[in-house]
Amino acid sequence: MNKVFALVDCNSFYVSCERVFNPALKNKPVVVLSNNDGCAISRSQEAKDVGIAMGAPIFQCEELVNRHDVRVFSANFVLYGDMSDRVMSALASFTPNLEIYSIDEAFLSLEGFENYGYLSYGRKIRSAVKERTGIPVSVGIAPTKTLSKVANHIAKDNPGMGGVFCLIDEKDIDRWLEKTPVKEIWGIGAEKALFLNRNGIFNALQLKKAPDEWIKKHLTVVTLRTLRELRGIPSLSFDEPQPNKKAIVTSRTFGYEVSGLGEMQEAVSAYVSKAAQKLRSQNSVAGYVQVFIETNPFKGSYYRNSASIDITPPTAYTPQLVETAKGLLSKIYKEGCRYKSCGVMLTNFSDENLLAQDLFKPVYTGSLNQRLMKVLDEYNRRADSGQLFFAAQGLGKPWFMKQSHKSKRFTTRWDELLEIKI
DNA sequence: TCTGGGGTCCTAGGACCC
DNA sequence: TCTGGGGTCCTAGGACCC
Repeated sequence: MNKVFALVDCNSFYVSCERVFNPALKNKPVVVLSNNDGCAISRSQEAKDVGIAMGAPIFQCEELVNRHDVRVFSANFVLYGDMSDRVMSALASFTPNLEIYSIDEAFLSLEGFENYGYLSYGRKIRSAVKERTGIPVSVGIAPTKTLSKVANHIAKDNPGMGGVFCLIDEKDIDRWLEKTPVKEIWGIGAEKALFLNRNGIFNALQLKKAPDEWIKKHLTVVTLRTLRELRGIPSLSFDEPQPNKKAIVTSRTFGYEVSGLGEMQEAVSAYVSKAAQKLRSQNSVAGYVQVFIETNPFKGSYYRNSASIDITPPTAYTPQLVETAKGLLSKIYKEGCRYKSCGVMLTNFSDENLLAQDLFKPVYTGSLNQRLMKVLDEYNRRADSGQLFFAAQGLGKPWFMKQSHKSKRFTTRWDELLEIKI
């Protein structure tokens, strides 16, 4: 049986989430900003039309914002994460195999669904998601994941198609690939696109026909897989359920520049605690910690450094990870620098239940420490916003990010429910 | 005066993604 | 004044070994 994939992608996802709870935003230009109210990371069609670029620093768009009355929101990831869960569970009812690819995208295996008619099945998916969550999506259907991405783009770019496009017929595929610039193909970034252009390859059809050996020599096996996918041969794995993360990174730009070691220690402690919580939520322990700090890259005398260390035996115990991270910070902290951001990476994971005993050191699994962490996580899960935390994270948090246009957490907090005034 | 070749493992960093 | 954050995978090159 031939493989068939549907890629479902939420349109302007963060903006759409804001619109669900604030219908007055309909047909208005709306943008959602990155943390610290920095760049535009989600834009409504109207905002794109008035010229706000993806990733544009919002302070450079002030004139456009005022002139067109653009509605601006701080990122509200608690809300978006919850809305994403709802979209994904709606999608799960349409396939036995769902691969959640990102917060706003998922692949559905439609193998064996031929009799439903792919196009009408795609339309059914689209209207069900809209009805159950209020989020508009686009659906692209094709024999490989890469081609389903192409089909999804086509559905988005052609409003007349009603948000769903099916790319199955061989001749049809080639006709559309010819119209698709290489830069738009999934897996071809700026660097590779430039190289291909310099060698006379401008559209996806030309890439599809390029010789394997030449591609492998100059662009590695990654692009070779893309090539096969364009030819209709599935060459990317389809994983579900989601495997555990192999690395967890928590990093933030500060709301204000930070110089003091004390404040840097608090920030590092807060981020490593956050990372440890994610670590425990997938029942892993970490065998490696890295801490990195940097000053403002847009100002003179830039300083960036990182330090790392192995942890044996691996652990998920927050106090130990905090101590380790603080030790690493002291190695790279330089007096007199004005730091703009810092971060923590945990990696080299093992399953907490498969942890080997260590002859000389206490092991996390089965310890009192592990039980303490379970209690902490359970409490914070119910309380939703981390009311229980370690003193090392600090109380004042003057470095905490700026968010001056944040909407409410409508779906996860009783005290922030949507109010309807009649 | 001479200094191979091949394998493995690890890390840093690049490219790409959303 | 103000420029995001969190991932994956791959490659090159060094260290080490025989």
